Amino acid sequence: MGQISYRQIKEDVRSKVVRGVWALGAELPKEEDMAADYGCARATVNRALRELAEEGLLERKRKSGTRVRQAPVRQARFDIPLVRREIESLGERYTYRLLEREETQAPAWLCARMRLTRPDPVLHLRCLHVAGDTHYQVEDRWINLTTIPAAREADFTTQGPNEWLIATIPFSDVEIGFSATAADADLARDLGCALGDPLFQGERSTWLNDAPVTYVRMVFGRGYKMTTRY
Amino acid sequence: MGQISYRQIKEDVRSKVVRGVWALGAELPKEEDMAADYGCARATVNRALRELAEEGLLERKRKSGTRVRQAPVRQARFDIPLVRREIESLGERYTYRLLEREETQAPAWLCARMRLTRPDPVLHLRCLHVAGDTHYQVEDRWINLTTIPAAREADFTTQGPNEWLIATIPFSDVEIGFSATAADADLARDLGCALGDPLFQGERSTWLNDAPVTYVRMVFGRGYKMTTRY
DNA sequence: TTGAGTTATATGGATAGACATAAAAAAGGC
DNA sequence: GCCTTTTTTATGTCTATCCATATAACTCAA
Repeated sequence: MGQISYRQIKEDVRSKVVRGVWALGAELPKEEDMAADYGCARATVNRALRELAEEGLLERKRKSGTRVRQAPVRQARFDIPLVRREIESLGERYTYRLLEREETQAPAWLCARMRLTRPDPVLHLRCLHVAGDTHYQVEDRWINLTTIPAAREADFTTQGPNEWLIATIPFSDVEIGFSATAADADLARDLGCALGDPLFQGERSTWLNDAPVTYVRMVFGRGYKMTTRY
Repeated sequence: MGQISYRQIKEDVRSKVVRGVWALGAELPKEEDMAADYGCARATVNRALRELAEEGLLERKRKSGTRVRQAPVRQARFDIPLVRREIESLGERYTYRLLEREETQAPAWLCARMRLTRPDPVLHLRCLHVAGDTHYQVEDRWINLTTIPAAREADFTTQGPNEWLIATIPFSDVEIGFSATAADADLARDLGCALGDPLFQGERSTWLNDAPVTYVRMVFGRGYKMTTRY
C-alpha cells in the first residue's frame, strides 16, 4: 500500500508555490483539508508544512493558517570548517607554522571586542596555514588566560590554536563577521602579496557561558572567495 | 498533568552534551530508553534528537544509534536581505539611483559565470544604494534577456533590479560568494572612497530551472562587515 | 578464513486521536 | 460606536501503535 510521505507533500507544495499555483501571500488550505486531499493523516501534512516554514517558504500562525511568505527569506548557510580540513578537501598538503607567541594584557580594542571589563592576561598567537605552496591564511589569535588558563601550557608549534580550542571547549557562543581589509607590511610578508592588496578576512569572538574565551582574526590570501549554494 | 515537551528534552540533551556528561563521540541511549527515562512517548524524544542532529550537534544512523558528533558542525547562517530593508532596519533613509543601463551581448567572463553556451543578449545595469548620506552599495547587475525578456520593458529608474527580480521570479537556484576587491576608478567615484581601497563584495548567480537568469556583483562601501551569531 | 546470506535492532516514518494554545472573530455591555 | 469578554478555530504538540528500512552483527558454507 503506497503511503504518501511528508517529503512528497513538501515537494508538491513547493512546486505549487514555485509554479505560481499559490501566489505570494496566498493562503493555503488548512492542514485537515490538505490531509483529506492527500489521503493521509494531519500529522504528515503538518510535518511537511512545518519544515517548509522553517526553510522560509511559508509562514504559519495559529488560527490564521498557513500562507506563502511575501518575501521568501533568502538565507545562506556557510559551514565553517577547520582550515586544515578545508585545505585537505582541496586536495592540497596542509602545513602549519607558528609565527609568534606572546603573553600580554588585553589591549583596549580587544577588551571592547571580547566585552572585557578589565585588561585580562591574554595569549597572543600569530599562525600561518599553508595549502601546498600557497600561503592560505594568517590566524591572529587572542586567548583569554583568565577563562582558559590551560592555554598557557599548550604547545601551539605543531597544532593550530583553533584545533586545540575546539578539542578543549567544543561548545560556545560565537559572533562572526566577514569584511575586507588591506594588507599591511606583516600580512604582505606572511601571505606573499603586495602591500595594500585587498584581503578577505573573518573575525570571530567566542564566549563560554558568557565568559570571554577567544578572539581570532583570520586573513585569507589574495583572491579567496567564500561560496555556497541554496 | 505536566507533560514533558520535546523542547525541554532538546535543552536537557544539549546541556548534557555541553557540560560533558556525554563526551564527544559518545553514544546516547536509544530513543526507547530515553523515552522511558523522561516518561514520554518515543516520538517526543525522536523529535528532540532529530532536530539536534539537524543543528549539527548529534549524528544519527539507523541501527547504530545516536552519538555526539566528533566535530560539531559549525555553520553560520546569514539572512540575505534586500538592500533597502537592510538600510531601513538601520534606521537610515534609503535612496536608490540608476547609474547606467545598456543592452549588450554577454561578454566571455559572464558566459562562464552564468554557464552560458552562447553570448545571449543581456541587460547591464549599474545602480547605487544609499543609506542616509553614505554610499552603501554599488549593484552591478546583468540580466539574461533570453530567459527574462520582460526585463527589457521594466523601469529600473525608481526600483532596483533586485526588488523587481524578486517580485518577478521569486524562486530560483542561487550560487553566492563573498570576497575582497580593490576599488577601481568607477567604484571609488560611486562609493566615495579612495582608489585601491579594500572593499567587501558579494557575487550571486541565479538560475530558474537551469536557465541562467542573472548575475550580480554587489560592492559595499568601506568598512562594511557582514556579521551573524550562532 | 572469507564471503554470502540471514537476523536482529535502532532509527525513520505514518496514523488516529486527544488536548493545548494563540489569536481572529463574534458577542455582549456600556 | 467602542471596549471587554467569550467563542471558535487552525496550528502546535503528545501519545500509542504500527510498519519500513538501513545496517551491524551473526550464521554458515565453501
